[in-house]
Amino acid sequence: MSRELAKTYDPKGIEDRLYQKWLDKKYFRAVVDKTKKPFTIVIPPPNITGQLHMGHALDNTMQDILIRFKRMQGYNALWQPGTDHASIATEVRIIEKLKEEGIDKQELGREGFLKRAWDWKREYGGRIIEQLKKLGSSCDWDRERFTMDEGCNRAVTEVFCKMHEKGWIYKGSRIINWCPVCNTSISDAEVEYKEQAGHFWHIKYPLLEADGSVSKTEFLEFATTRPETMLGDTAVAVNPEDERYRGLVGRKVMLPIVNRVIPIIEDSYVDMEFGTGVVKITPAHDPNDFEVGRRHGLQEINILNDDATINENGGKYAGLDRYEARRRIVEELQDMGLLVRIEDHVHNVGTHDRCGTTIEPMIKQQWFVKMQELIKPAVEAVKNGEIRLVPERMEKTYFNWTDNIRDWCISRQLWWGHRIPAYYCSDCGRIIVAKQKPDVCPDCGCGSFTQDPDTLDTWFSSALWPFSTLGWPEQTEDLQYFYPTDVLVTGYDIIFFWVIRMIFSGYEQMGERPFRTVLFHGLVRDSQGRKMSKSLGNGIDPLEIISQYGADALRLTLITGNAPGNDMRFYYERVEASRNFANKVWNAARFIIMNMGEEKLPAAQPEGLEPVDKWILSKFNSLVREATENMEHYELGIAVQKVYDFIWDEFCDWYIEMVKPRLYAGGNVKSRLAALWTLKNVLIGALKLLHPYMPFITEEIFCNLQDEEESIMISSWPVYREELRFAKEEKEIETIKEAVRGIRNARTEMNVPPSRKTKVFVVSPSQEIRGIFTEGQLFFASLAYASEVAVQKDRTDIPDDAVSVALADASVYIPFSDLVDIKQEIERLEKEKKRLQGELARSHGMLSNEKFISKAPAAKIEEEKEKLKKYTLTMEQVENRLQQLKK
RNA sequence: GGGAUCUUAGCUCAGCUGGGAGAGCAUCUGCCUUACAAGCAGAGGGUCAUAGGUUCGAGCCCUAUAGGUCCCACCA
Repeated sequence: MSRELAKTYDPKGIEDRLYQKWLDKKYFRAVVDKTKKPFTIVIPPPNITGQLHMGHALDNTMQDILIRFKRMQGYNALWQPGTDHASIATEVRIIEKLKEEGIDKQELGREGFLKRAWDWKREYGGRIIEQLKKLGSSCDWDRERFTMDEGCNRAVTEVFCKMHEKGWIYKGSRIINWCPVCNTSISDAEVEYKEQAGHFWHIKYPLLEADGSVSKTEFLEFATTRPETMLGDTAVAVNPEDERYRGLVGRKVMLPIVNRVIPIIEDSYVDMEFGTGVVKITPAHDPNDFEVGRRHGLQEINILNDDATINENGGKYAGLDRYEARRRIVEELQDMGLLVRIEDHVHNVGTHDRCGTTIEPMIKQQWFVKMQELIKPAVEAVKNGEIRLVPERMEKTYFNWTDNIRDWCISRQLWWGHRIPAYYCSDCGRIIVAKQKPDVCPDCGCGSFTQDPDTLDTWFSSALWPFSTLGWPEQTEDLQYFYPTDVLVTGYDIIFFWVIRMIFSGYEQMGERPFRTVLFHGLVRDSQGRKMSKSLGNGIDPLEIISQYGADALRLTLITGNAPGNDMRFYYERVEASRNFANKVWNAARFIIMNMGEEKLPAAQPEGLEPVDKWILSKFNSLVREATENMEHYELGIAVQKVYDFIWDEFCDWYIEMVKPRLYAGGNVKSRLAALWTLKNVLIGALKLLHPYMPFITEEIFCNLQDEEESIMISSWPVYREELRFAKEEKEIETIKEAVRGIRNARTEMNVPPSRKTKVFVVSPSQEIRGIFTEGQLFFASLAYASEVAVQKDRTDIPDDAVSVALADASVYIPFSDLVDIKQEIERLEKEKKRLQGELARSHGMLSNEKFISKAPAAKIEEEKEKLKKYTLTMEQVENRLQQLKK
């Protein structure tokens, strides 16, 4: 085996080639195999309108990490991919495009429009899938689904009919949120409240006298932020406890402009403390007023058309836009002397989260899902831990929503989506909900039906995603094997839209949770912490990053230093750091491959491993345990940080350096082989731990480093092995490292140039310590600029003007007769002494504290005693040396 | 109004069940040492927001305060 690797790692070309290989080899494919345990993730389906953004990149990187990890652990890992029709988002985009072509949606008609929509889906639906592949996503693409494909359609119809039969889906006339621009109802979750500067218009309505005439002196004053809604007022309300208005209840007021006589009613909804304690009641255009109206049997007068212009109920204002009407009504009231004053007022206005339009509450016939009962198992599941939210704090957000849940308005006045399976008899108007258009009306025997024109909220179908993608409503083998899924990875921003709805749907339809764990991530923000958005133009395109730095670098950047549920900032310096790490790994491999040459290394652990080999094996062994544990707890950032540190610090900076002399010509063949074997095997192991995070580079190296296995992604995940724990060797090498660091440190402080090699003396009364240094003396030449090393029992032959390094039970001396300033050396040692004094004081304090001794765990006390011993010994060395120098 | 969360090195952030403060970047010094200058060796830099409390011991737990971010509600 002889290969040449480029000096720097260049992901270009490599990534696409490897991805193609994985596809060709069908590594992503997951089919039912009862001999293996399944591990399933369903992708949060991206919109077909979408382009890959950083949020997708993060979301899918996390999923890919988990899937690759589990696959390597031997699970039958299925990552179920697909896309979402995204009803309103897509429809809006298509309308825009049509507009550019000068085509009106209505003119085109439903059928023509849907044809265009499917064209759109064919054209763009695959785009984001291709982009996900660039990221390295190991989805089982043979299973790709779409929320409006045949199977999902069937699932939607099935659920709708079942729930309707159960009475949990109903049609009703209720107040809903209406978007006058998109011309559709929307759910509560889609309303976004935004602060807006507005006004409080203080207005008064005249009371009626007993004889029915309009009083010239008596008025009821109140304030409103939407004066135009007065056109639909059907009452004025006060609090029943309010002394001020005691006498007025039962009397009437004259609604100006429209000249309607309306009653004064009492309702505890009115807050006496707020304003004048009087509220105008517009049941048709305010959710609270709606409730009041229903309680008191008030008339509901709709004053708005669907486009938010005033309708015929607004009399002379009919046809005007809501804001124009507002302006003119205020004017007219002022002319009538009924406008008391105008006050500036900042308030929250409900807007449509898609288009930003101010929504109008309106009473309309819509379809709703009754939530009361449906939500119960979903609440229970999180409460009793059957479904775990990571991080745990998301539970509060979750319960906040479930505790205040209202019925879900699921009908939309849109065309792109699942059409509601409700049919109206043309003769008698009877509603029949059925999977197919009925033949005959059971009431009137008529055979003519029209289907409800509305479609369903896009989240209705995504709520079924975890099981609809596995074949439901058929009881497929896939469904039985892969359901419930294991982890759902998503952003906390769609917990209400999607997560909760999947959970209650899973329990209702499957009788089982849809997933065991929900792993949340945060938002990817720009370098200044702002949300990435089109309008700000601060979005960073992940594909650009991939082409510039590679998918591995992007993935690592998104995962490092990030905890579940936390937002993160994205900037180029971080990507560069990741890219640098990739290059570091690349070069470590290059080094090993260069040194292996044509040699065939033994597969099994060879004889003659040296302490340093055992040290790195032992370190790696611990890493395996820790990193695996972190990953199992979804601490991906911590896990990869540990792998990163191991590879860069321990493996590259220490192990490779320590082993170099053994690799060069003229050495001991057996020792060289042991080193090479260890280098190769530890690197391969580390690559495996790294593979979920950086799939491409690890695969490329893996295939260059060995011939036995064809891919790292189907190789086995390393496991901790007790026989690879070498405590003694670990201690030995750590001692050497400490000495080397001490020497380097002292040299730098004394300004000794690297070119100057010196003799190094190690003095220790302990035979064991002397043994360690004797065995490790070669390291000092390559790592600590030593020309020769003398290990001895006492200070014989050591010149006075030597720099010294104090260790626990040894001192290291580096003589530099002409360079060392004794005064400077004393200062250096005094500094060290001070540091040790601090440590000793702390340690002494703890150990002489009776309460610590009696209450702290024994292991902790033992640990502290060890430290004290070490500090005491080191201090002795420092003090001895100081005494010598001061003589 | 209710709730969540954050405040740790110049910047961006880790810090898992409480047990001697970490990383990356930036800064400074010295090195082109035959894997890597996208590198190597070192250095400086933190009253862990503030004030109390619990504890043998607090960055971590509790209370309050200040400031930031976010979610929910929407008093018209």
